[in-house]
Amino acid sequence: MPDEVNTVPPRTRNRWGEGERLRAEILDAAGRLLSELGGEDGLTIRGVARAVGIAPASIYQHFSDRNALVRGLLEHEFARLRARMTAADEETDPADVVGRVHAQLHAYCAFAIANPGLYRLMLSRGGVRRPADAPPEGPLMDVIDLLTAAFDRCDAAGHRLRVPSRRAAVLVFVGAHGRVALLHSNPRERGADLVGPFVDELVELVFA
Amino acid sequence: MPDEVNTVPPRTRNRWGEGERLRAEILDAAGRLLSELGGEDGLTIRGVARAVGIAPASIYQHFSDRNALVRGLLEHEFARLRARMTAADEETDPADVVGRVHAQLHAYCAFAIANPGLYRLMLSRGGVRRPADAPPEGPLMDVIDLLTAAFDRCDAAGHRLRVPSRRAAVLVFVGAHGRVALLHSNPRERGADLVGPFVDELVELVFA
DNA sequence: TGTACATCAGTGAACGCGCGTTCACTGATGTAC
DNA sequence: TGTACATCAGTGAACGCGCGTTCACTGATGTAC
Repeated sequence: MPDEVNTVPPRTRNRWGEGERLRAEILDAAGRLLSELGGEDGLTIRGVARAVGIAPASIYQHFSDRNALVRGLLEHEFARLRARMTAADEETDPADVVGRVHAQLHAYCAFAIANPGLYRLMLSRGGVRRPADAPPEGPLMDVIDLLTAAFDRCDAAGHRLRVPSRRAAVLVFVGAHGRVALLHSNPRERGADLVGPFVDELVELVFA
Repeated sequence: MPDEVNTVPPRTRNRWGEGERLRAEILDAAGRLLSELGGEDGLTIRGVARAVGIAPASIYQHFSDRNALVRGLLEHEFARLRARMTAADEETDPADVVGRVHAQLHAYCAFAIANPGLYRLMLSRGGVRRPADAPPEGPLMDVIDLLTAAFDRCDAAGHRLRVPSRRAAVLVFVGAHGRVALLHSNPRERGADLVGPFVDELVELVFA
C-alpha cells in the first residue's frame, strides 16, 4: 500500500456560475469525515479540503471560518434527519398512527447509528439556536415536535396515553438517545439490532 | 486583568519518597479541566501541566503518554462515581429499598451534571475495557450492576417489577443518561432540577 | 561523624507536526462595446 | 466579429501557534561504609 492513499482523484473545477456546488461537496465530505472519525476535533479545514480534493484556502470562499463550517454542517444534517423522519412517517399506512410513531423513531435511530460522530456533534450542539423565539429552542426541539405530533394523532385516534403527548415524546426521545449513546460508547456491542426492540418497548410503555 | 491569569502559585516540590502525590494532583487537575472544558481534546498534556504548575515533561514520570493519562483519569473517575453511588445507597434507610434505587440514580445524575466534559468522556470511552471476561464489559456495566442489585432487593422485598431487574436497571440507566445528555446539549436550559423528577418518574414506570 | 555515591522529584530547551488563516495570484469564462 | 475588461473558481506559499514528546540536566535527600 502506498503512503498517500488518502489523496483523491483530481477534481475538475466547476463551471462558471456553478461555484455553489463546491459548498455542497464540502458539507458532504465534512459529514462523511465526521461519521467515520468521532468528535468534532476530527473535523479540520485541512482534512475536509483533502477529502474533497481542493486547497484548504478554497473552503474560505464558502465558509468564513471553521466555526461557520460546523454551523453549516449542523444545519444541513438536521435538515436531513428531519427529512428522514418525515419520510418514514409518510411511508407508513396513515391509519396506523402508532406504527407512524415507531417509524419516526426507527428513522431517528437508524440515522444515529449510521453516523456516530456526526450524531454526537449534533447532540452536543443541537441545543442553542434561535435567538429569542420560544423558550424551548434548537433543532432538537423540532425533532421532539415531530414526535409530539405523532403522539397527538394517536391520542386523537383513541390510543390512550399515560402522560401528555409532549411528555411522551420527550420520554421516548430521551430513551432512544440514551440507548444509542450507550451503543456508541460500546463499539464491541454488536447491538445495533437491539436498539429497535428497545425503543419499541419504550413506546409501548407510554400507552395505557 | 493581566494576561497571564492562568498561572498558578509556585509549587513546592514533594518530599523524597512522595513523588506519587504528583500523580494524584495531575489526575485531579485533569478532571477539573475536563469538567470545565467540554470534549477530550480540551485535555492536553501542556494544559494539565499549566493547571498543576509543573513542566509538561514532568507528567511523563507518571504517565507514559497522553493516552495513558486519559486511561488513568477514566479509572480514577469511574471509581469516584461508583463510590458516590454506593455511599448514596448506604446512607439511605436500608429498609427503604425503593428509596435506595432513587438515591443511587440521583447520585449518578448529580455526578453527571456537575462534571459535563468529564461525564462525556466517560460515556464515550467507558465501553471497552476488560480483555475477554464476560460479554458485557466496561466500567459502565459496573454501574448497571449496582442498579441491578438495587432492583433485586426491591423484588426480594415484594415490590413487583414489570420487567426483569437487569432490564429495569438498563432502562432507568439509559433514560437517566439520555436526560442528562439532553441537558448538557442545551446549556441554556436551567433544567438541572428537572432531571431528578424525570428519573423518579422513570423508576416508577418500571414498578407494577 | 564524615564523605562518596545513588536515588529522588522535577526542569528547560528543543524537535517536528498539523492546524487555521491570509495573501497575492492564475487561468478560464463570461460581458460590453 | 473582435477585443478589452470583469468576474468567476480555485490555488500555492507562507505565517504564527500550540501541541506531544525527548533529552540531557539540576539540586535536594537519602544510604553505605
